[in-house]
Amino acid sequence: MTPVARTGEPPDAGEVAGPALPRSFFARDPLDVAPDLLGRVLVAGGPDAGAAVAVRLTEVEAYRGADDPASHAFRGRTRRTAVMFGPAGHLYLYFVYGMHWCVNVVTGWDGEASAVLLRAGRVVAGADVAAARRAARRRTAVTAGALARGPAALTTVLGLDAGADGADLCAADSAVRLLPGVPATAVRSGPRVGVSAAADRPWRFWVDGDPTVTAYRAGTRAQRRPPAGVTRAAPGLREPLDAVGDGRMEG
DNA sequence: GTCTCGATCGAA
DNA sequence: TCGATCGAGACA
Repeated sequence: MTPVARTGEPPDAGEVAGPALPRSFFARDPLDVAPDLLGRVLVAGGPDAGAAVAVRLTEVEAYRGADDPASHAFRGRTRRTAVMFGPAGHLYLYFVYGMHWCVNVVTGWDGEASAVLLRAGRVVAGADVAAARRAARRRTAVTAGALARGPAALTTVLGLDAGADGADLCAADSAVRLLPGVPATAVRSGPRVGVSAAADRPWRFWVDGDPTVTAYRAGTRAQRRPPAGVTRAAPGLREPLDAVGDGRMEG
């Protein structure tokens, strides 16, 4: 375990301990699991797998399977999405934009293919390792509180990538565990970030007022598909967005 | 096979 | 505001 000195954040030692949450925690509707994940602590690494980094979750998004057009599982089982169709409590990692990894926890029952995307958190242990991992990907320094802000940043800080796809959070010897932490009490919800399908469903959940929560951004495509004969919408012709204030929408 | 686009991030 | 960068998935 790496000390967290000089980061300005308390170590929260009491929360980075205890038994991992059981599979029954994950084997529920993702809309129930998602808000219940806030305040929980995800730990990756440890004595047998290198330096541990722990993150208290502050922002997540629920994705259902067959009835959620925004879900990777919407079009059925593929090699990439196979993990989502399996038992709850496993990690689903996916690669986006040619450079980023994002991490989900599989929820629900076998074959249902629902999951919760882990979007942001606060590093509560292993901050120096976390900072080094972020620094390897950017030129400017990032503040301690923003180390795990954003799904790709969160995944980077925890050292997760393709090798963690399918990992079982509930296995006794797993290098990645989800600890009870202290469940959040002030939870809000709003539309998911960056999705172009089913963009109106308020399936993003976050800890009210937490500075690590990411700003809201609508999906990049204004229309699901351009009209016939038009290959792409002109940049200036997108539908105007509603004002979103500080980026954290009302629930 | 070929093409399009993406559950993002960071620099300009 | 825009470019990076490449795999998945759709389509021919």
